[in-house]
Amino acid sequence: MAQRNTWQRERVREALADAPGFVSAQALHALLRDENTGIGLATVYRALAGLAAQGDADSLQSPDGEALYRACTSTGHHHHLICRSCGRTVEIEATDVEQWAHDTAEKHGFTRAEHVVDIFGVCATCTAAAENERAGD
Amino acid sequence: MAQRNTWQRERVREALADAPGFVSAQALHALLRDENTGIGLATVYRALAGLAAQGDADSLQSPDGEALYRACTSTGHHHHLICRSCGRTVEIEATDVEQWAHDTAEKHGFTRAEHVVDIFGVCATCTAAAENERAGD
DNA sequence: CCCTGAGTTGATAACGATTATCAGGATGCT
DNA sequence: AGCATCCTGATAATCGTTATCAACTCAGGG
Repeated sequence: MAQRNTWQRERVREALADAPGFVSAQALHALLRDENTGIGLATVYRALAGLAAQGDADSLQSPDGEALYRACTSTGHHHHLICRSCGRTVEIEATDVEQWAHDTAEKHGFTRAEHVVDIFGVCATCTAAAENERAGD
Repeated sequence: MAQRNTWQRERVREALADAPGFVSAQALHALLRDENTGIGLATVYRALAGLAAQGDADSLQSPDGEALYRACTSTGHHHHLICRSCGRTVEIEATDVEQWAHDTAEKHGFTRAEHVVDIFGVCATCTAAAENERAGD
């Protein structure tokens, strides 16, 4: 058998599902360690890599070079709208963009085109919170 | 005075302009060290950060977490079509996508939206080269 | 139920990229 | 030329990630 069932893997999967948006492996590890589980950092990385490989998780590079992961409900190809402040994530579809990306690549003679399309912003909640803070200036 | 002119900075700017596409800071440093200049790694990083801050260079995260830089001709906002094989880069405009990104963010209540839109593919030349190689299977 | 074997785990070391530190050197202005 | 300031470069430090390896645990057979 090539894959065994361990509570650690399950735990990572759950924690990932619980997270509102993208989380770093480090954050996930800290989270799990708080719960009581003496789970190891390496294990979290391994579980995450496994989930990503199976398509159960999505990964992207944060602007500061950290790898972020997220449990992905929709199996198909899709993109993300990510709150820069709280990490909340909305899955979005972008048929037009897919088409555009494909066309653009083709127009320039590129093959095997893949694209990275993600929008970072500040969600309504965080925007409101920021406004309140600014009021105190 | 806040900014001084040094041959190191100039050198980095040139090397960046010479590069056909995105290059990592490390690669750039190696390149410059070959030329004869005993330029330091830290200096390359500093120069690169400076160029990026001035908008003379663009930076993005490679899939393996390295920061890549490229001299940017067009000052405005634009995106890239990057050859996964040889690194050649084509600057592309995507007015529609800009609009779409903005609309999508707004629709979900997100503010201060920025987006990452890049297409990775294999350029015509490299595709042809790959075909030739496959012929030898 | 216990034994056995292979996949897993977790602590730590190794690694690669990037940033901070700091003494010495170069630059621009006078 | 003189000087203050900024810059450079070597190194150490930091941070995230991966590899290593002995101990452990899960799954199946006796």
